[in-house]
Amino acid sequence: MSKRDLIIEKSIEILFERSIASTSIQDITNACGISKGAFYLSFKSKEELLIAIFEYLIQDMISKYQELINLQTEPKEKLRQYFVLSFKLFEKNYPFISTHARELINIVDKEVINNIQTQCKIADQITLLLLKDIYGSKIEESKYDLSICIRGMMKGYAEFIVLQKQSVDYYELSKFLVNRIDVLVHADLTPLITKEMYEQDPKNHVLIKKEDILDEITKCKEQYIDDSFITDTFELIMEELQKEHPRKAILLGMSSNLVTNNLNWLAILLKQYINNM
Amino acid sequence: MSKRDLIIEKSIEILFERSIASTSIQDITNACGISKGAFYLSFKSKEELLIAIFEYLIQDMISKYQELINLQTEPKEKLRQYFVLSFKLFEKNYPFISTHARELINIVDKEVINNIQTQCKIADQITLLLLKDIYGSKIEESKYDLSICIRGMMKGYAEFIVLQKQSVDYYELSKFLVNRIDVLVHADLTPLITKEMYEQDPKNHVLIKKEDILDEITKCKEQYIDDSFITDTFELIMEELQKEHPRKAILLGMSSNLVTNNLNWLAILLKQYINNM
DNA sequence: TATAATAATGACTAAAGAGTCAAAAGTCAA
DNA sequence: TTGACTTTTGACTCTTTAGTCATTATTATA
Repeated sequence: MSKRDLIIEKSIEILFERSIASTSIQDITNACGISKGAFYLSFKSKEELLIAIFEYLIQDMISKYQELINLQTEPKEKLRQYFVLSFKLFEKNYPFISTHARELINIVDKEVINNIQTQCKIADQITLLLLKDIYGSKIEESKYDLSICIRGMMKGYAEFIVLQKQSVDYYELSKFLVNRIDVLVHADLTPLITKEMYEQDPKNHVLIKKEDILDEITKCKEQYIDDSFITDTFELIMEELQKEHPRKAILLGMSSNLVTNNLNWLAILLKQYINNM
Repeated sequence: MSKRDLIIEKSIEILFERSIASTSIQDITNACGISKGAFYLSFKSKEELLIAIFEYLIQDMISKYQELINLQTEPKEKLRQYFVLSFKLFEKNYPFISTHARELINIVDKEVINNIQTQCKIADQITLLLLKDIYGSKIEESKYDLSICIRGMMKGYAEFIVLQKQSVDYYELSKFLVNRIDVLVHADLTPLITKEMYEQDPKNHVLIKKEDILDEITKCKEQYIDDSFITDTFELIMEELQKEHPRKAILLGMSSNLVTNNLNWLAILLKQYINNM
């Protein structure tokens, strides 16, 4: 492990139960077994460490959700797996993020904060996607309320588990939650949160840029170097995106190519991009 | 307003968006327009201020919930009012408590923390009480799950409202939540959280002491000085509680006297005490 | 008005922590 | 083994802040 990562991980450990301001660099370097000077070889300042920690946690979260999305599983089972993963992430990352978010706001500049917030919304985006896979157009109107309630219930149980130090079987809990959602969906209540209300905040309406897709392809490419079908698909997408007026037909076709090869995450990015074209 | 209260209120304002450690006494006294010395006339230390702030917020919360409980309203409407109040309190007090709770733990000693945590559980206790009033024994088994889900959904919406700076009609939202709860109750799902799990943490099982009831009576007494029925009831409760073996019959009878006079809060304390006798 | 009592001030002390840098320790090719 | 190089160290500086206390301002009382 690099010294940088060591510092990040030890800091997360320490900051789990202390505030940023009340934790000195000395505390951190003591925990790492390194000197104060060594810290400043990896990080320019305390501020830089904080940003790095947030990026580290968010990256961890996103990559795990990506893996989940790329699994080939029946939609409801995927929702259950999503809950299980979310509970694990809540346990590991959420206390840190929620406790220190406010403090971070005072330390680092607005653009960094905005970036972090947008990335944090990824979990909600995924909730919406999974719900759509299961219930289709039936929940078109009520999906925002559902997403809020689901996230709330998840947090409710997560908090209960953490505070009571209860060991609850996450899979059982997830099955239970899926049942509750079923009940709520079939009750078909008049929704309260409309699309307009939900998307008023641009952070809830992630805008995928050309570069995001190209980056993602570059990341995946190597893995599929021997599969000419996939490399061709990648090639076609890249070509089409370079054009001034990319054709929806090509991109959508390629996106279903991706889905059949379990590159769901990339497919989602592409679909989002098409929607906003 | 006393200087002490001025300092507490200004501190809450400032600490809404800063951490405790990064806020100096000087910052606080500047905001109050007083000198540093004046601060130390009201508080022995920064630590004492923090404890005072938490006590202030919790007292505010409890007294408002008490008022609500003492209202004479149809149970479902009371649940709606409970939601409206909770949303207001979330908006006002919750961000402070959740952000600074962890930091407080490092500063003040365990006993103080424990005390604060127990008082914070009051909202959950009230949820359970109100649910019992509406649905009776039907939810005996599932009430713990319901309470967790309800709290979660409330928090979900509260967070949405705060983050999006949306102005949502709290009463409409509360009606919506009550409908959702109806749906969940009537679906009659197998519960996940059992009484044993819930009460494992003694904080979820508030033990009312003789003194709590006597204190509460002393507080109410003055208000009812002209009503001989109520003063007699008070007198009888106090007499009975002083005995080595207070008789349940008397106490339960007096508790229903209290309910008929809208002294619901005191009645609840008394019933809880009887239950644990 | 004069005096005593109380309240408020802010310069001061001592402690702690962020960030620096000259010197020490370690590495490795010749 | 040497010595040119990199990495690591921790004592040091400078800043900030909790808490004190001699002094000043205000109020109450005679």
